[in-house]
Amino acid sequence: MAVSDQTQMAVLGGLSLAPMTGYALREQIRDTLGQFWSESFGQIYPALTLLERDGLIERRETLRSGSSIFAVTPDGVQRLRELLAEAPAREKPRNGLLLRLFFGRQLGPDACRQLVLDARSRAEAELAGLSAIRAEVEADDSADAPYILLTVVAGEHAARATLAWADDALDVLERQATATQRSQ
Amino acid sequence: MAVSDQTQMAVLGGLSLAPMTGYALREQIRDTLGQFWSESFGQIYPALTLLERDGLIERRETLRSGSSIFAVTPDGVQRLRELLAEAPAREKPRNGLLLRLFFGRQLGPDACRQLVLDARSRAEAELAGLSAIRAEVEADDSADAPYILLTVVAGEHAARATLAWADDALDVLERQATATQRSQ
DNA sequence: ACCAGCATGTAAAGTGTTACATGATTGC
DNA sequence: GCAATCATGTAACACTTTACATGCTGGT
Repeated sequence: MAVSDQTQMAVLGGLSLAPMTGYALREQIRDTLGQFWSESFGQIYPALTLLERDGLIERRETLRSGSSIFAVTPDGVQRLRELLAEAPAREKPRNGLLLRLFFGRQLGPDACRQLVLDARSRAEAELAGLSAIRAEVEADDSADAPYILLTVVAGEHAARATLAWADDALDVLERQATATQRSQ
Repeated sequence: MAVSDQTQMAVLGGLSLAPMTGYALREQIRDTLGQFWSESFGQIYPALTLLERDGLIERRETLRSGSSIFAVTPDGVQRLRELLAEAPAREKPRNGLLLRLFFGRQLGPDACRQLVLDARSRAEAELAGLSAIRAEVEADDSADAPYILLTVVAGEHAARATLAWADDALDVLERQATATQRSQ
């Protein structure tokens, strides 16, 4: 089957917030965890099968035939806590933007400038989206809300850092462009 | 063989800065690109074989038997430019720290606090390391240096954002801990 | 009757890491 | 001679994504 611990953690964690169908879980992961986590479609269903077989989640019938709601069992909560307590695996980064800028000499200043501008726009949109989510989370007085707030704030800091970097980067590229012109 | 475009880009790019052995290339990628890129051992050699077969790099003999220096050919430079011009694939994030904090209620405030403190330490060490690298890059007047500087500055902004976030997060956790105590 | 969206699942292909195997060279 | 490091490569495994296949339900 081969379902990683990381996927099990995300699935158990998602279901620990509220029982739901696999389909809904997938949307939850995409929409709510999307800023810092991804789980592909083809991972979620095998993970649900495996977790159910091990008694960590249970399937509850719905009115609608062919669909079921999954809920975490007490054993599942125990397992989730064990998984969360493991040290986070240090992630291997793959930032396509920075790789391109690193070899930017081959790409040229104009294309680099465009890459930075695109990244800046994305960060701006992200920041706007996050402030809306922040308001929601701050209004929510559930026990999970303070922890969720931590991740929202992390996203905001990261997005603001990207904006500040983009402005610095555009300055560097500007100077680079004029220096190259002058030396020609 | 199955060597992705991304790996080809990193390998061609690395060799475009200076011709070197596969072994040296691996160290370059780990030490220089390590902040934002990773390439495993078992990817680099197959990539070199493939790129040589396609005439994008060439193998030059060294004094030492059994080792060779790889250099990018004109075709290889062309290919590198094509690869760099492709839009960066949007990366699928997997931030184990934020995932754990999101489900932090199951983990408890103390363990969360420790996770944040660890992240803060790592960011501090990173920032110190980057300021040394920054000095090196600023002293270097090669044509690649201004572009490399962009990536160093990106690392600095990201590290400072992590520090600022960690301080915010510790505040939130503090308030959370006292609120929990009071309600018991 | 039909379409859009909900829901579940599998198979194949692609991607990436780890562990292993091998040998050369340099300094002690 | 021996250990550390440089150097190259492969094979097995682990992980992920993508595309496909299937059926239900509610609204028009």
